[in-house]
Order: sequence, then structure tokens, then C-alpha cells
Amino acid sequence: MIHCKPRVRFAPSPTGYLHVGGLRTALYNYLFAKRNEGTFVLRIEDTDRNRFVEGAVESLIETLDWAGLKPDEGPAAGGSYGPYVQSQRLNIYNKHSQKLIEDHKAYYCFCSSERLEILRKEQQQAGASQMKYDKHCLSLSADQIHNKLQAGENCVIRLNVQSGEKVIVEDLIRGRVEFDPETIDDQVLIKSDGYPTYHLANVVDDHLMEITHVIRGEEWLPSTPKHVLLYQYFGWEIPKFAHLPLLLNSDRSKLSKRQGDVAVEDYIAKGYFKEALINFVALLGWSAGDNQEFYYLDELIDKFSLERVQKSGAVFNIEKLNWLNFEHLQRKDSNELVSLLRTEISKSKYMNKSFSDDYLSRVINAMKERVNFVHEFLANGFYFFEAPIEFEEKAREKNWKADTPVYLGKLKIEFASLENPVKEDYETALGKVAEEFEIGKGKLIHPLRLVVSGVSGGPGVYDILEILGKNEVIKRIETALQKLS
RNA sequence: GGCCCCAUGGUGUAAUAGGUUAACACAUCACCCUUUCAAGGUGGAGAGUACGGGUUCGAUCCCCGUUGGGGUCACCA
Repeated sequence: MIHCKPRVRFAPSPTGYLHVGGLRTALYNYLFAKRNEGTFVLRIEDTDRNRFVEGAVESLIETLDWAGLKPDEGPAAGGSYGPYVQSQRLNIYNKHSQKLIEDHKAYYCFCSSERLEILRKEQQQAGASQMKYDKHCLSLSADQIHNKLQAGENCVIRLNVQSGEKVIVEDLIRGRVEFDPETIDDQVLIKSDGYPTYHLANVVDDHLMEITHVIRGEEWLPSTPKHVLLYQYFGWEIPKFAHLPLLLNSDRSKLSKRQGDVAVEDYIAKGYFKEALINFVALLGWSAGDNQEFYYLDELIDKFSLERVQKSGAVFNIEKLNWLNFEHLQRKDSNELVSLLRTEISKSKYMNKSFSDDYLSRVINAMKERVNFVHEFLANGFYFFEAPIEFEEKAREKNWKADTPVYLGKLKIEFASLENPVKEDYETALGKVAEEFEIGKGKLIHPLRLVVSGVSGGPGVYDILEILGKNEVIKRIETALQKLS
């Protein structure tokens, strides 16, 4: 085959949110496409009417968009292989299933769910290892089928799995995987409501949309032989498969809702940057082979290859994600952080206060390396946005002695005499007071920090003073003196 | 249970044509810096590569088996 540009697809079902595992699948598809100048297709697999969720498709597209993974083709982007929503392609699946029936590769089945249930129980009791449909309806005559169809009996269409040679799945990540056809069930292709199952729909669509590489989660590996069979029965070229390792909980089971957040929306809400989440998730199952851990999306595109994708599942380790969020935060420029902080402020109790860009960027500069998230500028640096109301008990016990009010009183007077002080001026003034009383600077620094911030940790105390400004500092010393004396 | 996949420190990974004191990052601990908290720097602890057999002069790496874990067995995707 002449080398042609790959076409890949991300094919989620619209269940209401995007799973982080789905995000990684989408990312790898996207990276592979971009790396090889290919096309990234978004296709919506909404063939289960029972699971239909209002607005899910829109939110899926929105979240993908947030992450920066824009589909080249899809329900929103359009394209010449549409429609990209499976519920709009019912006639296509129907046509193809009819073709299969004509070729005896599929057949009508009128068995009731009751019969199926009985069959399952019988097989179970007989010690069968798995439930397999007994091809009961395969023996129906053409007339019988015609009559039942005319009578409007409930029916499905099943894949007619032929016994014979092993079914081979060539996987880019796992190599050759073999399946015995005896273990493959006559999978339902068209449900009684007329909708196709995933198996039929994804094969038909991947073929029609000229998908060259099917990159999806490992949970699909066991059903891949059914898909291979379908390609063969249709006489179609089989795409390349790449089954990605699963994302795991800390107990190594498949990442699930019960053990933490799985929706990308949850991570957005918690304040994670898209850059960090993408960076993190990219590293779950893939590495470039060098020691780089920090990546932007375009660097990932540059370095990504399916060959370097890991085979074993990867535990989703939130600590590392937090670290990456920290790293990405450190590298954001001041303007962006100011605007992010403003958004945060507008959602907080400080929404009615006003702060200048200059003030905010000074706060950011002072707090930056002490926070992992933008919202922590407010949580950890609240004293830049309001005077402390309470004072940390532990620090108070440790640093607030009988003499302290006297020292601070003098410090207040000294500060008051300064003109447009910068941090060095505060430092000099404090040194002077310490000398006058013949005490260590610590006797002043710690209570002063407590008084202006209410807490014992944070940026250098002189930085805090400079940012707060002389008047505010003096005011805070005065109120604290009243409250703590 | 059948079928399938997987197996390097707690976690994510490196060691791709079999030869390394098994490397890096997160987390963790200590020290330095800082009269705070972080960040940063330095160092430590932590895996003899699940186990057992082969093949080989030599296996993390190749083969077989065992064990363990996971996935999947729907008219869900």
C-alpha cells in the first residue's frame, strides 16, 4: 500500500462527561494524527437509546475543546465523511447488515429474552465456561423468516461466526493476539429497536470513514476478533489496531468513579490547568525515552509515537499531577496569572473589592512558588485581600510574649515615620528597633508576621509589608495590638 | 470459571539490535539556604527487575511454566 496520511478517530459514547481515560485516548489519537500529518476525527457513538443523556454531545465537544484537542472532522467541525453521529446513520448500518444476511454471514434471530435466559442457565448448569448463542434461529427457513418478519415479531440480527482458523489481531502495541473462533459468540449486530450495536457500527463507520488506525482502550481487545471477523465477512481491509493500557485506581483496578474523580470536568473544577492534565495524562503509558517530564502539547506532538506506548496499566497518581500543575503555574506569564486570579476573585467573597493589576501581580509574584493552583492565591494568601480576623493559635503561643506589645508599638511608630517605604526600608527600621531594645530581630519579625497576616508562613515578611503598604500595615498592627494584648 | 492482556523501588517511567554499581521524575527523609512557609540546592532510604526453569560466556531484555494482578464474557459502549 502506498504511504498515505493516517486517519484516526476518538469515538466516545455521550454519557454526560468525558472520562480522563477517554481524554488520554483522545490525546493519543490526536498526537498520532498530528505527528503524522493525519486527520483526527470525532465520532459520537450514541446507539444506546437507554443511555441517552441530554446535552452530553455538546459538553463532550466543549471539554475536548478546553483541552485543546480540536477534531479535524466531527459533528461540530463537519467533514466529508459525515454524519459523525451514529444515530444519524441508521440506514447505513441497515444496508450493511442486509448485505451480511445475503452472504449468510449474519442471520435473523427471533429468540425471546426469556429463551436466552433459559439457554444461559442451561449452559451454566452444564458447566459451560461462557454463554454462547446456540444458532437456534440459523435453521429457520426463508419462509419462516419471511412470515415472522411480516408478523412484526421482535427480532435481532446476529453475526454468523464460522468455525475455522484462528482469528488474528495484529496490535501495534501488543503484537499478534490469537483467538479461537469457538470462543466467539454470535454477537447481536442489530438490536430489536433497529439500532446497531457498537460492534457493527464501529466497523462499518471505521471502514466508511477510511480510518487507518484504531487507537482505543484495552477493554476493547477481547471484542476485537468480532470486529476482525466483520471486516473479513465484508471483504474490507482491516485497519491497524493499537490497544492502550488502562488507567488504574491505586488498587490497580480500572479507574472508576467510586475511588475518586474520573471526569475531566471534575479536574477543571478543581483548578487544574489543561496543560498540566494533558501533560500528566500523556505520561501515563507513554514516554519519549529521555528524562523530560514537562511538556507542552506541541512538544508532545513532536515526540509521540505508538511504539513507545507501554503495555501495562498505569496508576493515576494525583500527587504527580499536582506537581505538574505547580510547574505549569510557575511558567505562566504574569498577565495570564493576573487574569486567572481575577476570575477566581470574582467567584470569591472578595468579588466586590477592587485590586489593581499591579497589586495582583505583586501578590502573585510573592505567592507563586507556594501554590499549586490559582485558587490557592486566595486560600493561602487571604491576608492580601482582607485583614486577618483571627490569629493562628500555635504561632501566637510561641511568638506573642509579654513584651511584644511594647516592641510592636515602637515598630509602628518607626514605620509611620517612613516615606514611601520599600521592603529594605522596613527591614532597616525593624533592625533599628531591635537594636534599641537590644533584642534579636526574631522577637519582632515573628509577631509582626502574625499581626499582618494572621498566620506563621508565607512570603518574606518585608515583602508582605511592601505589598500591603504602610497605612495598611500600621492599621493591622493597631488592631492586633488591641485584640491580642 | 472460559478467553485475552500484563508484570522494573510506594507511583509514573528509562535501560529497544542480551554486557549498566539497574537511571530519571513524583512522593518520602535529612541537611543547606531562609529568623517563617515554600521554592531551590545537596544527600539518603527505597527495586538485585514477581517466582522457577531453560537458551547463552553473559539475561530486566529471548523461550517455557508457575504465581499474582487486570480486562472481558449484554439486544452497554
